[in-house]
Amino acid sequence: MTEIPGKAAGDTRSRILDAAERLFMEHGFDGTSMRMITSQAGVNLAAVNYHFGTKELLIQEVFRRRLTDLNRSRLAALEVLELEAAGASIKPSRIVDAFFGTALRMAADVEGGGHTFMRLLGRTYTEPNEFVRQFLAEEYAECVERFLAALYRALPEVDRKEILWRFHFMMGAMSYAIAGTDALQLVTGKFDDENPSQLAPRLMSFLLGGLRAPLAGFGGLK
Amino acid sequence: MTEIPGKAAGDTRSRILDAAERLFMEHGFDGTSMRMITSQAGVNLAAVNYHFGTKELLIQEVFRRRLTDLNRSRLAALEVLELEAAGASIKPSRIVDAFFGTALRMAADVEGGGHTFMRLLGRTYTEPNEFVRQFLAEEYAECVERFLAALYRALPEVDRKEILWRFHFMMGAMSYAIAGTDALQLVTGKFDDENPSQLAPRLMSFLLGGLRAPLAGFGGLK
DNA sequence: AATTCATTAAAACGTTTGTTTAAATCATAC
DNA sequence: GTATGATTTAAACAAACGTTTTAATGAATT
Repeated sequence: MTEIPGKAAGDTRSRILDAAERLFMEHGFDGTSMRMITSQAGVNLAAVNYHFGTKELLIQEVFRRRLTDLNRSRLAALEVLELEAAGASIKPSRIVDAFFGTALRMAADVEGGGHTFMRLLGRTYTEPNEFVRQFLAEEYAECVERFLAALYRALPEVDRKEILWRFHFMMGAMSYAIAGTDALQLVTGKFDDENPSQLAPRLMSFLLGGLRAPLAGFGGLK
Repeated sequence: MTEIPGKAAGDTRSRILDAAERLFMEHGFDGTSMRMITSQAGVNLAAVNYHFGTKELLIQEVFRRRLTDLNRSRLAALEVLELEAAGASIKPSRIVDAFFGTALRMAADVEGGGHTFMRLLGRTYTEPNEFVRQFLAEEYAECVERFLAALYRALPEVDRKEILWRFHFMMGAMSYAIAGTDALQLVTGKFDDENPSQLAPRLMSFLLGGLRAPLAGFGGLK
C-alpha cells in the first residue's frame, strides 16, 4: 500500500489518461492512435488495453474522470443558490454563473489539466462519433435538466422553448470560446496572449446579454 | 461538349463531392474513408485520387465549392449596406445580419445541400486537423477582416479588442447552433422538429443581445 | 475504320490501425 | 526463499487505410 515516488501504484493509468486527454484535444479521437498515446505516456503499447479494455472505454474514462466532478460542482453551486433563496426566485444571472462560470473556472486551471480537458470537451460537443455523443448526453442529462428547471422557475413569464434555445446558444458560445481559440486567431492575429483569465468575465457578460435579449418575433417575423 | 443526361461530364466529381460532404459532416474527416465516399457516390475507389489527387485536396474542394460563394454573398451584402449608408454609420445589427444572417440563410437550404455544408463547417471550426484549420483561416481572412473593420467603424466608442471577442462569441453560438443540434437534443428531448426555419430569428436576437451587452469590468473585475 | 485521349475498372501496394498472445518481470504474502 | 497474482514487455495478428498501377472502356477526332 506504500506509495513509491516516481512510479506509484496506478501511475500507469494516470499517465495514460493524461497523455490521452492532451492528444485527443490536439488531434481528435480518430487522429490519435494507441501508439501515440502509449509513447507519449512512456508506457507499453499493450498497457491501454490491459488497463482500460478498448480505445472507446479509454475515451469514456478520460471524460468521466473530470466530468463527474464538474457536474457535481455545478449542482452544488445550484443548491447553494436554492438554499439562499429559500423558495424565493433566483436571479437568472446567478444560475448562469453556477453552470457556465463553474466550467470557466475549471478551464482557467491550466496546470491541473482542467484547461486541456475543457478544450477537449468543447470540441466534443460537435463530435461526429455517435458513441461519444451518446455517452456525453447520458453524463449530462441530470445536470442539464436541473439547471433548465431552475431557469424555468427564474423566468416564469418566458416560454420554456425559448429558454431551451438560449441555453443551447450559450452552450455554443462557451464551447467555442474555450475550444476554438485556434480557429480565428490565425485570421485575427492571435489574441489569446492573456487567455484564459480574461475570457470568463467577457463571456459571462455576453451570455447574459444574449439571455436577456428581446425575444424574436416582434418585427413581423414569427 | 454535349451534356448527356444521367451521366453528364463532371458528374462523377459532383457525386463524390456531395457524398464526401455528407459523410464528413456525419463522421468527420478521419472517420470517413475513401471507400465510404466512393461506395456512397457509386463510383470506383480510384475515382477520388484521379479527380482530386489526394484525400486532403478533396477536403479542400468540398469547402471551396461552397465557401467561396458564401463569403462572396457576405461581402456583397456588406457593400450594399456601405453604399446605402453613403459614409454615414451603419447599424451594427445590419452588419451582424450581413455576416451571420447570410450563413443562416444558406443553412436553411436543406435540399440544395447548404444545410449539410453549414453543419460540416460549424464542426470544422473546432477541427483538430492542422491542415484544415490553416485552409479555413486563409479562406476566411479577407471576409472576417472586412466585417471587423465595419464593426469597428459602427462602434467607434467600443474598444476594438472587445468587439473582436464578441465576434468570436457570436461565431461560436452560430456554429454550435447549426452543427451541434444532435448534442443536446438527446438531453432535452429533441427540439429540432421545426428546424432550421425557426433558428435564424432566434439566433439573431440572441447574437444582438450579446453584442449589445454591457462590457465586463464594472463590478470591480478588470 | 483507325486513332487518340479522358475516364473507369479491378487488383494490388506498403502502412498503419486496434487488439491479442505468450513470455518476462515485479512486488507481496506465505 | 518460494509461490502467487498483478503488471509489463516484445512480438504478432488480421483488418482497414490511402494510394498506385495496369488494363479496359468510352466517346470524339482524323
